[in-house]
Amino acid sequence: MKTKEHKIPEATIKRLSTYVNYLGRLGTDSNPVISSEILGESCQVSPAQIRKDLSYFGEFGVRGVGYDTKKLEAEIKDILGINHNWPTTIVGVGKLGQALLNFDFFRNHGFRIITAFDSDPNKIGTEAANGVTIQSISDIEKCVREEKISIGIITTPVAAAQEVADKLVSGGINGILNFAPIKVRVPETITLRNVSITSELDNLAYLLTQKKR
Amino acid sequence: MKTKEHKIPEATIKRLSTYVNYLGRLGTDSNPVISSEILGESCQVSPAQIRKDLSYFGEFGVRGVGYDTKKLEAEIKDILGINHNWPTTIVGVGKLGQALLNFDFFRNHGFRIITAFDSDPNKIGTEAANGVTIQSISDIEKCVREEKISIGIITTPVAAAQEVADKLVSGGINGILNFAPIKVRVPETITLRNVSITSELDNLAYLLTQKKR
DNA sequence: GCGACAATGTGATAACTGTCACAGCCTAAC
DNA sequence: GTTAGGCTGTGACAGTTATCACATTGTCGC
Ligand SMILES: NC(=O)c1ccc[n+]([C@@H]2O[C@H](COP(=O)([O-])OP(=O)(O)OC[C@H]3O[C@@H](n4cnc5c(N)ncnc54)[C@H](O)[C@@H]3O)[C@@H](O)[C@H]2O)c1
Ligand SMILES: NC(=O)c1ccc[n+]([C@@H]2O[C@H](COP(=O)([O-])OP(=O)(O)OC[C@H]3O[C@@H](n4cnc5c(N)ncnc54)[C@H](O)[C@@H]3O)[C@@H](O)[C@H]2O)c1
Repeated sequence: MKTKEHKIPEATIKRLSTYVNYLGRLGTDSNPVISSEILGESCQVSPAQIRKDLSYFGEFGVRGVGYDTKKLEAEIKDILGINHNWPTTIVGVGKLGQALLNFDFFRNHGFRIITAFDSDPNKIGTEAANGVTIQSISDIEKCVREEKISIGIITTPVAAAQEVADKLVSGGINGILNFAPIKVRVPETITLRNVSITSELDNLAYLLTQKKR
Repeated sequence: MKTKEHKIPEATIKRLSTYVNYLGRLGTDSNPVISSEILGESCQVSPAQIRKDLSYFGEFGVRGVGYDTKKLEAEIKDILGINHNWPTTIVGVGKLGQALLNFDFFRNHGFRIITAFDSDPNKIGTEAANGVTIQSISDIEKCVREEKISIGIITTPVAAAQEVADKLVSGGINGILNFAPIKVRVPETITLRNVSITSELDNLAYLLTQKKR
């Protein structure tokens, strides 16, 4: 894979995710080749944008023809780094944590949730999903280190989020996906993304309010 | 509220959501006034960015002093339109839908989930949460119209998402928040936001991959 | 009342991101 | 082999968003 030096827009990465998602759902038999125009229609992105996004990483198409569907899917997975299984853990097996644990999509998509942690004694030792047993939060540092877990997903209440993040970090985690609505603080070396479902709703409310005025 | 004509960056709206969220969690007694510097530290945004964001909508601070915490919170809620309760419905009461239904935060935050719909006969008629009874999907159009529901949250499987969106639209919905990983199609007049949890994880994987290379 | 101070509000500027048009390249048909 | 047609890849341009510096304006102590 040719990775050019330029910094890649975050929006490009988000769109690549959309593309690969759509390509994966496409019957490769009936659509062995796809053009940026057709792909763009499904993903609601302009054809030029798609070509530009891909051009950051190399040349994957054939001029006059289009892209080999299966090959393009593989290439994007390679770019995103979801062509292997990231060892992942979920911390806080509440409503949201349960939903994520049971979300099959992840498994077919480059992530392998291999452990789950909670502080509730009633939950510890029970099976959360797919053969994953909930472990005590006090074992998390050791476990992250020993199982070489790369990604930690935080779905604890706000009050516990920072503390959990600290434990993940000291266990040697590489990246954190945080669903608690605060910006947790981690060292520079850790990759962190905060997911704010609330802000999506707020944004919707804003747009609706604008429309009314 | 003074709303200037300029188009507001989407990123600004997202940050406003962060600000208001943080302000709401702040003890107003101990912090009657807050500066852009302090707020910025908590929200991990530069002070200048905060002032710029707010300046799109008016002047809310006092020079030499800062912002009245409580007042600023109210002003931002007003800007975002989360100072009243949007009648909201959830379609698809599975794992994720359940999590959202039980998420107290929404209720204290401008949204009132008043109905829930599913197609599963075993679920219809049971209580999902907080006194919300699951209704049959076949009643959705009538109900949206009669209850004047503004916002529809889609948490059905991919296969049903477009169909559900169509029903919401024909019932007269104003806005849709879609959690299914496809871009549903709606008329121009409907405000739509797609939430992609998957793409957040993909983004994390990408960043981690970059770090390794 | 006045001066020192502190933090906002904003125009100018820099950085980033998306759009467009077309050159370049491949395929296929004859 | 040659030509017509079609779709990619990309440089130039336009539009958008963030950063910066500082003028502005309010507070407080004396
Ligand atoms: N439910 C939603 O729809 C939703 C949406 C957006 C964001 N969130 C956020 O996600 C987080 C979880 O939400 P939820 O609805 O699943 O909450 P929940 O209360 O159902 O689950 C929280 C879980 O975390 C566990 N926990 C608490 N402290 C812990 C600790 N120190 N270590 C390990 N585990 C701990 C609890 O035992 C519980 O099982 C919250 O921060 C919430 O704000 C939730
Ligand atoms: N679970 C997660 O963590 C997660 C994360 C990101 C996105 N998503 C997306 O959210 C959606 C829901 O995920 P989930 O895990 O809750 O799935 P789920 O299977 O647990 O729930 C889906 C629910 O939708 C109902 N349903 C199906 N067809 C319907 C229809 N036509 N009308 C009304 N209801 C219908 C089902 O009866 C079920 O109750 C999926 O599209 C999924 O891709 C889920």
